[in-house]
Amino acid sequence: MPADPSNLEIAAQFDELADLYELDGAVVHRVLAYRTAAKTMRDSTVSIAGLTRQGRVTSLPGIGKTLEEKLVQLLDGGAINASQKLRAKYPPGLLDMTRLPGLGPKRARRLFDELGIESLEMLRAAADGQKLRDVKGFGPKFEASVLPSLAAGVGDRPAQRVLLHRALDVGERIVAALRAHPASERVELAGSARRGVDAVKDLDIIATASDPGALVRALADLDEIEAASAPNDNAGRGRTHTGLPVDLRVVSPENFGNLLQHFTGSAAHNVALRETAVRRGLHVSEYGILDDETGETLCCATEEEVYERLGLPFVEPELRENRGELKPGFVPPRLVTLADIRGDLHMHTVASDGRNTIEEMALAARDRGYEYIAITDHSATHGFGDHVTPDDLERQIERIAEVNARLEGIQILAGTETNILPSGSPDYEDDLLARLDWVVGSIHTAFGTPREEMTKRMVTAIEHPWIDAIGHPTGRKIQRRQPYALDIDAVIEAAARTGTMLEINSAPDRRDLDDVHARAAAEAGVLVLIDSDAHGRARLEHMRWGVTTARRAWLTPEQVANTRPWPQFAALRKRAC
DNA sequence: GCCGTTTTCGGCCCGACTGTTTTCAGTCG
Repeated sequence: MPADPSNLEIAAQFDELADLYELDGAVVHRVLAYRTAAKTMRDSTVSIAGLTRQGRVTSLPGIGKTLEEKLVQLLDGGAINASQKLRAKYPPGLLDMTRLPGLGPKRARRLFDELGIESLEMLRAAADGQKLRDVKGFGPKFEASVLPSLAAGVGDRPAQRVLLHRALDVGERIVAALRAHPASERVELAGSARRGVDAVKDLDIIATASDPGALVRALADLDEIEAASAPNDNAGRGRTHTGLPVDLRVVSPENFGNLLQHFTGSAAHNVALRETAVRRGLHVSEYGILDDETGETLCCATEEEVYERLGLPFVEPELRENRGELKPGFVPPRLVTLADIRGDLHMHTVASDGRNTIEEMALAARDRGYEYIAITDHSATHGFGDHVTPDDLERQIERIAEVNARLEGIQILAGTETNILPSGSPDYEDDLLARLDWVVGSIHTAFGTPREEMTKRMVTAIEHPWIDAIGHPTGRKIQRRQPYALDIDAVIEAAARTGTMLEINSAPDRRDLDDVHARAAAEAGVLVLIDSDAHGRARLEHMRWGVTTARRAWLTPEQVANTRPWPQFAALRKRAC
């Protein structure tokens, strides 16, 4: 019997079904119900297939009887009946067409019905032959705009997003430059970058200014901006040299809070926020809060005021994903910050594939204010010429002890990042591991292992007495590599049962565990660890991205192990328990 | 299709922009 589909695979099925229903002309709220449900499934930390089999899937918000039936069809028969019917009715090329700018499901459907256009290629031919203008609602302007879109490949693939650290690198420089402008009063980054998501598609900047027009024009002159336009005195739009769009909105000070809140999003948070407001007779937009009773619109100079006026506790930007932050009874958690971090327990030196020595890493860590670090070079079977044999590790332990004795103000722990072999065992003998202060176990090979086997492999490693923590537990690379097939519930359960810590790896293209899984782990009682996995001293600063993920996971300092001084931390390792 | 501190039925966020239109539907964020 084939393995159950993953949450990601199931969610994709329901997203497709939403698209198909939309093409079929279903009422928008029904389509929206499918999209919302797909997102719930994608974000779920427990197995949707498992919940469905247990008959508990309707306990998830937005999933009722009908969706449950379709889930059962998918699990039992491998497909949803409605999807099969609609796929036969609408060619796959129609869905590609709806991704073109200005061509949504309604208009694509009209072209299909009236001209039989069912692919991007047919659309191109019709635009070339000036056939589109014969259809009601279409004209020469649309025909003219379709050809460049098609030539640019729009519709063929979703737009690539930019990793957060790259987006913020340029975004924070733009904000700093605008703040330095004489006309500026207040400048803040908004949008998904402010929420700290994995990757962004544009940058949103909100400002107040004594001379809005001057500030908007200043955007175009920044070194970071390749091209810019200014539709009016209050809005500028530009593009960085790497093609990242930048939007600048200038607003009057009394409205700053409304606009910042609006443009920080997320869309899901804002929709839920407005729905909550409507129930209280209030209507929220970027211009203010309209009160049904008085007919007055209330402007908010700060974001705090927006939430306060709605009778809600303030929600930190990282939490604004409609994952419970607007539910009654929400108590804002005291989120972990970079300043809470006292040690970094995953880094590499020249002994394996790092660029710096033990001492160089230690001094850089001390400069960052850390109290302790662990040197965790790759292990015996890592390969690529950067493995550390058992003999090498013996010498490395001595070198670490020597530097540790010599350096003041930082404790250096002898550790390893040992490979988890396909069997689930580490690749050093236990007596050698026992001589180390700290052991991270990570998977670096056989990524294609089937889910059940991979889960067993990971759980075996978690149960090993000398493995203190699991590094980058799912192996994902943002936008480049899917996580390996893994039953994350089982991994979290095993970690909680054995007292094994799970890492949030801070490498900006990993951030693994992700926010959803890190939150599930902490809620299950797993101690989460945030590490840089630095391969050079400059990369110690990557800790920031792991902390951002931890904040998106609602984590408090207590839930993050390395916010403690070393003696308290050491006592939390399972070997000490 | 989902859901309930107005509701088990009748709602379900808000506004700007676009291209095509004499008042607006569809798309987008």
